[in-house]
Amino acid sequence: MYRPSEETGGKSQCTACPARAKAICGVLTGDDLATFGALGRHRRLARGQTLMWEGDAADSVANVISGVLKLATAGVGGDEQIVGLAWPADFVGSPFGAACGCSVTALVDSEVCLFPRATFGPFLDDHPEMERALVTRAFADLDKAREFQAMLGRRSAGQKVAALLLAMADTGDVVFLPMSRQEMADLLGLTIETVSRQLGRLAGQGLIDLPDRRSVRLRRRDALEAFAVA
Amino acid sequence: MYRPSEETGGKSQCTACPARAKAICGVLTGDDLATFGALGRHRRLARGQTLMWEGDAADSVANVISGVLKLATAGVGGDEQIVGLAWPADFVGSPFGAACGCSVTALVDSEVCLFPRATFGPFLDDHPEMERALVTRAFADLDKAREFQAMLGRRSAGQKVAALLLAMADTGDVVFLPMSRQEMADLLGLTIETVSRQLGRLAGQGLIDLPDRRSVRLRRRDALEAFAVA
DNA sequence: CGCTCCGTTGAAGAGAATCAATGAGCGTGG
DNA sequence: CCACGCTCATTGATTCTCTTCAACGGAGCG
Repeated sequence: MYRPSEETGGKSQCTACPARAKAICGVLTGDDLATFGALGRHRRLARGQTLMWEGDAADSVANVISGVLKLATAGVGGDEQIVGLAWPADFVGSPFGAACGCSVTALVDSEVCLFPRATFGPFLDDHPEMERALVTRAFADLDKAREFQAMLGRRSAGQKVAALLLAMADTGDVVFLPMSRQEMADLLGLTIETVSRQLGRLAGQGLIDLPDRRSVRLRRRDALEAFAVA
Repeated sequence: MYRPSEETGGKSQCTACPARAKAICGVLTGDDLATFGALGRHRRLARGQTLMWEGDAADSVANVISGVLKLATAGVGGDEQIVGLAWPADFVGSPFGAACGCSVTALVDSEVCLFPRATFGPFLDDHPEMERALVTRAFADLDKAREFQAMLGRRSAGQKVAALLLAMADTGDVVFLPMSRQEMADLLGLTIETVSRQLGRLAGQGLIDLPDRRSVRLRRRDALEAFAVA
């Protein structure tokens, strides 16, 4: 399904997909992979574009290929609560059962592989190894969600901000932020002003640099980790 | 596996299990059900007893038959963060993948059906309908966890307490609380004093009664719901 | 009766939200 | 090229909620 250069036609390029190794389709090979790829549709999402809407009939599922998506629910006052992020190789949507409980929106320009439930389910019927991969991933996601929830409970604003930075940091020192301050606030349950102040405070203490609005440089990662948990 | 009267021996009593209709084993019938039941062990848990420990090798999974369990992680300062509850027919533990990220402890006297991974996985291999049920439940649980997370973000202490009461209320008016004030606080990310004060405030406004420490009577459920979301 | 555990209540303080203003980056258009 | 408007982020002053620290009360139990 991966088509980096072309939106249309041709044979499946799943074998070249950079997300495949860690995605649920990573368990497929050869013909199975080709068959599966043919069921899906590669789709590019511009930043801010929504893939699924909260409350809509959940008629499709997707694998994230590149970019970052947010899972969010809207409160009564128009306020948004972000309940999770989806990174490359992550699976979004529910293949069976009830409607999607949250909307899925691209935080940055992203690519996904979109599958209709109508063909995804039957494919699983014939490919138990992939259903197994899906079970494993679902439980891993559940664990991650709970870990995040634990991070949010009874921690100071500064600790939440620090933990979020660390959660988005891979091995490198410079973290690109896939979200605005407002979205960081919506994710952490804080206000935009508090997020800004805490970032400023961390920078003032020399733990981080803020080269521009969309990136953070971790100057003292160990100290940041200590601050996040203590 | 259900043995309400006897701890030991005899033939499986799964057919009489009150949780079966909604549990993942509900998709099994006849011989399959008997085979599955023979894999598991019925276990009673006294209030406070822990079924699985955080960080331990996740060598087993369980279905809840009766009672309520808490899923919790311990912070650095010995403080506990409860990240979820497991009610009858709920599934706890992860069948594959990494170790359990949180400990599972009985809030009240409970019964579970415990299955070793070593036999649970192979059984799933032969029973795709049950694996399907497991997938469906895992995604439903994920949705519930995110819904709860949304409830915790950017809501006042009063709203959190009200929402928790409503979440534990079934159709009846009187809600039995399966947890102490401390545990309510650990679940909501508040302090025990704040929980107590908010309950008192709700009672003072005539929305609830507090007949004793372990129960709440919903006097004006509609008003309570309005208060919880607004 | 005295003990402990749990819950409630009170007073003080800290932390985050709120309200309000300023500043930086960016695209548009003059 | 620079002025303008717009969005997003930062900063300040104030308010308010929740926490913290502390004392008290009631239920269960030896």
